[in-house]
Amino acid sequence: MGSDCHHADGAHPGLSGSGLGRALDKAEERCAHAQARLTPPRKRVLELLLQSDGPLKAYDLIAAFGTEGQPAKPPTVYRALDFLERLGFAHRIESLNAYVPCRIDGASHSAAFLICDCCGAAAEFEPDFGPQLAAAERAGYAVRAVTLEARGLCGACQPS
Amino acid sequence: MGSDCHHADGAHPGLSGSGLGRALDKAEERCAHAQARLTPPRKRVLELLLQSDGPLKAYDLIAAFGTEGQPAKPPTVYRALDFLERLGFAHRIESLNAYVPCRIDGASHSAAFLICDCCGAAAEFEPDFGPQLAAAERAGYAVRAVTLEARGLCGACQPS
DNA sequence: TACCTATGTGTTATGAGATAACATAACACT
DNA sequence: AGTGTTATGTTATCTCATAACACATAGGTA
Repeated sequence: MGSDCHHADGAHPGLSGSGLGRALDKAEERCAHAQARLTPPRKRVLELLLQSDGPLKAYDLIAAFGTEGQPAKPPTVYRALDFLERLGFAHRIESLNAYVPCRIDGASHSAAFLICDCCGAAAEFEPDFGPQLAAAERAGYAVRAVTLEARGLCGACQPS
Repeated sequence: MGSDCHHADGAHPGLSGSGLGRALDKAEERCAHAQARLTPPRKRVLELLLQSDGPLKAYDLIAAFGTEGQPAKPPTVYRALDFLERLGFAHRIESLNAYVPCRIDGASHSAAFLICDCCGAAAEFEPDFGPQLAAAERAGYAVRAVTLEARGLCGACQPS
């Protein structure tokens, strides 16, 4: 994980064991409904994201991909990430060049994050884009997806 | 400019002549107040951003930097961009890896954009981050800066 | 003035992040 | 089986960004 500081990072602990299994099963199911295939490389990348305590870089995924230490080739992972984003299973955090599994039910292409500049945690929260969507409508834009990234310090990393 | 489509891009036309001069003078003034120096490379990068009709990539700036065609070295431009962002004269659009001059008075580190996936226009709008800041507070985060990027189609690029 | 320290610049080299292009394989429908 | 579509494997390369170090300039202080 990307911990640059001494503080704890309790934002989104990684899954393991049966929690992980359940999450993957749920993804399989959602894929079936969407006529999409959760193929082995896609499932592997999703598994790595779900296991992680924090955002993962693409090259972290590439390095961790093989179960016996062999890395993946970059396109393998980037294509899996494209798929997972398309289906709403993962999000890219632009300001970090990193990826997280989606924590909010009901897959959408919009997402909002609170990112701690100290410990690197990225907490996804339920986006309420009301005012921004209203502004977009006024400007005549047809919005397809919105991402919001708030940088700052999480509770554990604040000086006080 | 990054126009990938046949549609017009009227979002933020570039400055030239006296409009450009006024904008640069205003930046000088704001720098003086902030005990910061608008040195030649910084001013040149700001000028290029202001002249452009749309977002510019770092390497576009590098290529256009010299007045007789000689490119700049990458660190020259990246350092100028850091400075301009720090002072609120420019924003980085993460989902485009590109930069725009700030269009909203009262420099802040927060910004919101409507980005057209067809013509590449990026319209900055006044951010109203009320609900998101409330959510952050509830979660115990101390927010320093927020960026929002809404992807979609601008008025001119919509099929209808 | 002469010095010192902050800050800014020039330069080389390299690291990180992402994709193009093409060949091959697996599925799914007739 | 035959055919179109979707996914994967592989090589090479492209784009984006920064580290590290030497040098220069601005502004304060004795």
